[in-house]
Amino acid sequence: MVRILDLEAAVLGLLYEEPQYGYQLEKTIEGWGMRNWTQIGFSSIYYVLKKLEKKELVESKMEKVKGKPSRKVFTITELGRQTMKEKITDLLSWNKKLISPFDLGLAYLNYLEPPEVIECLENYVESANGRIKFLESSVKMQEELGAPYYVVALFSRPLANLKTEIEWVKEFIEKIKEEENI
Amino acid sequence: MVRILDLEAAVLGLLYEEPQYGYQLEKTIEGWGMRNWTQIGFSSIYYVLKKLEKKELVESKMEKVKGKPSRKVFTITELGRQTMKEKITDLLSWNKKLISPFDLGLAYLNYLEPPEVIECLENYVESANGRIKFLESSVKMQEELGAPYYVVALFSRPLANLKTEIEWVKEFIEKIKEEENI
DNA sequence: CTATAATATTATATGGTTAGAATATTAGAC
DNA sequence: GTCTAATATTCTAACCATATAATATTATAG
Repeated sequence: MVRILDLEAAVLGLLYEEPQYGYQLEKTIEGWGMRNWTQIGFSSIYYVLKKLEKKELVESKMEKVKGKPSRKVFTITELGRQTMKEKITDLLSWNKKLISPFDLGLAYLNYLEPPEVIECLENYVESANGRIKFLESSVKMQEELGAPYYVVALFSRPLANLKTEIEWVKEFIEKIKEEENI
Repeated sequence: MVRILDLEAAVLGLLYEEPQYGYQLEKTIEGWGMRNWTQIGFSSIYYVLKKLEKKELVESKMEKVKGKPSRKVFTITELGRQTMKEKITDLLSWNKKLISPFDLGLAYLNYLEPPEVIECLENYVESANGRIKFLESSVKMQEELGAPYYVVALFSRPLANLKTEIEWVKEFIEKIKEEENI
């Protein structure tokens, strides 16, 4: 379960476009494929909304639509918009060091036998190749649909990174074989 | 503050080599430069040790060394070793999708004006170049010290990835300028 | 001989996050 | 009419992680 790093920013960003209520956010996240990057569940959505409201980044009011249970609609405030812009500026301006689960595995790889390591890494390459196929078709699809460049970017960036990643792992496998005379 | 994803695996891995007590682990983490990837504090170390013991992945016994306050030494169990090997196997075998803070920024970049975005991204490139310098000198240093290949890997992998990252961002800046006629 | 720095652990409080149950309204099938 | 599914929120308990304070031992500088 890989977590998004800033749930508040993620939810506030969704409210930047239009007011939404909790249940709707859940559906937006689900439908928009955001579940792909975060496991945020509905209880967390309501929890985050409460925090955002306390900070006055959003406001809520009850709304009644015929034929539906009444619901609490959250609207981003001016302070919320300003805060969100600052957050985006920060997120886009700094390269923050990140360690991945794979890095953790690498750090302790010497506790496995070299042939075991190679087997793992070959599985890794295979699994990464699967994701590459997915990303490539996503980029193509988005481009054909005429999606804006920043939407295409959501797929093209991980694609570029993953390709480098695979090349590195392949070279690393060769290095191990060399070092261990396999 | 970017977190390591599996504190238990990180600590269990340290105990794989030799039994250690809490305070010693703190020093190991500090000295080994692990603080570079995780902010784990000493209170968390004891917390994690307690959890590991409950799961019977480690055992503890008090030890008295002359001239020192007595301490609780944790030793990895056979179950612990097996579990750690399985964890490493898992970590090295799958490409897990990860979203970085930068991805979150990209997802919401359209709420900033294009010139603002470009300014951010130029800062990003600069900040990433700084890290590249550090990683390059780390790789060189480790190689000169005759460090094993899997230690060098801890620096050479992020280095390769970061170079791709920078290239992608530079191209992305050009794309924005083109699209927005800046 | 006493103050303090280093060594070492434990306890308590707090905050972040999630799981799961409880509650309530309405639409639509039968 | 009544059962079920979909819509919608709230509450409680639990868990994960960290900060901070409290406690205790020993070395050593003055």
